[in-house]
Amino acid sequence: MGRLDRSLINSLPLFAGIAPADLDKILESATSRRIAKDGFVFEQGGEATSFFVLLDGRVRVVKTTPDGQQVIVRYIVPGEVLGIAQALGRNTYPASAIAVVDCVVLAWPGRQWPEFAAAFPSFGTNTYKMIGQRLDDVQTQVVEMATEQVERRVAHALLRLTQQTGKKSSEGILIDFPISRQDIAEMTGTTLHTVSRLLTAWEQKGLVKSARQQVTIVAPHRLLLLAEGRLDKD
Amino acid sequence: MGRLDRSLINSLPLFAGIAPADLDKILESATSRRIAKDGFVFEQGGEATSFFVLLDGRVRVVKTTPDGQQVIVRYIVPGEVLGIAQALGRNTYPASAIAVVDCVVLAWPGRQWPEFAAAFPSFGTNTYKMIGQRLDDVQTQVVEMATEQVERRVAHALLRLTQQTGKKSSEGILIDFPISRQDIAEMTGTTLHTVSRLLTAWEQKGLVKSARQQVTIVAPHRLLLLAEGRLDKD
DNA sequence: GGCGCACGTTGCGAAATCACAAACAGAAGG
DNA sequence: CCTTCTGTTTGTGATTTCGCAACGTGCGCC
Repeated sequence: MGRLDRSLINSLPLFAGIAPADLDKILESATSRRIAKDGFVFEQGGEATSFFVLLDGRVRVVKTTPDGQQVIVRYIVPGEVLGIAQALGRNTYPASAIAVVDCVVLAWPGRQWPEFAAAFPSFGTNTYKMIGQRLDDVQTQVVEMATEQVERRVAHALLRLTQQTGKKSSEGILIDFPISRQDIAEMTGTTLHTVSRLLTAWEQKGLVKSARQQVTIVAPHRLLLLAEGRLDKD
Repeated sequence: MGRLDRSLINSLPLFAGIAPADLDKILESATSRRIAKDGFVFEQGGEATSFFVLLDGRVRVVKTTPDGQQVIVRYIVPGEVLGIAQALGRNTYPASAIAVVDCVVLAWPGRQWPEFAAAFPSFGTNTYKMIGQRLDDVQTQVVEMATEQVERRVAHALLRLTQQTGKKSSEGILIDFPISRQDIAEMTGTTLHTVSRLLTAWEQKGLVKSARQQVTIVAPHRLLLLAEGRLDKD
């Protein structure tokens, strides 16, 4: 791989507890790759040839149903792994990963996974912990979808995004990448129409501020109350 | 642990590729435990002291929301691991596991996980593959909940159950443990009322046959068509 | 600087699903 | 054999959410 910001890499939880010498070896076998906005990191159903770490940018992980409907499974932020299908015994990618903005990823041949995990136990353990966290997240999402109605689901989704990628701005916390009503709908299992209505309603109550491909949470605490269903109506 | 059916254990995919001597060591440090129907294997929020393999019976994994609603995350059948929170870096159980019928489990101290995975790599790998499969399952479930309406979700849930635990009977494929309308509702994010209506409708069309705590799929193929949304209405 | 287009908003009727309520049925236990 | 309890069925009206359609609007390209 080429020259990279080592201090950035060193600080990632994923690489915590790995001896510098080992880390060097790990990085040596990686390829750095640049993905332009809207480009694919990998595609659903494609052979799982590599696994990745996102170094810069934002990636959207999307599952498409046989009849063409799309669901956004999660957003990936720098420092997270993606495409770890191989590590989990699968040989095709179960979803597509799309660059939301220009991105930089590190890529390793998927076949190397077993050697990797054996040679650098911390790396393996760290990754599995991340998977564990992810499994938990997804299960929580199932519970949400099963028990909450749309308004609360959308509120939760926005709050999660602010946690992941929130950036303080003068008006509140900005979700730090372009996101459309359609995207939010695909995260929460609803339609862009319903999302649009919710956002305008919330804007009138001073909870959020939204524009084209952009959402700012103005009153996170009140939005949380709403998400938890403990906010008095209108 | 006491005397156990070794041939059963040997045949589990979880223990595939493990040298007999190693398997002995693994089993030596396990405790066999019997859980009566409706008893807990572990409880949500409790300290994750052990991880388990189900040897006999059926276990329901349930997540309870702060406001008391329950969601059935999955059913566990013999040979599967459960409570692997520790292996994934968590120290409390994220859900409860309840014996649906009388069960037998093997239990290991959760603290042993790291040694285990290191000493018996196949065991670790097998487990992680199972986790991978599970992550995939849950994500598929999210997609279903996001894109399908109740009728198809319930159909899918029943079909999954028949795959996992289906038992041929004279009238079709029987789901091989007691399951109520309420249970099915909690698997699919709907109400027992809606499930009840669906089952009676399907029974009239000759797709299923149901009784108290019991469902038999009479025409799996047609139910699959319905689940896929490719069955003509009425 | 104007035009086209992708994204967003909004109104309205339709459909799915829930919520509440009442009645029923079969199993278990005394 | 009767009683009780749990699980189930079913009706009705209320809500939520969708689907469609029309209409805005700001961004970026030519």
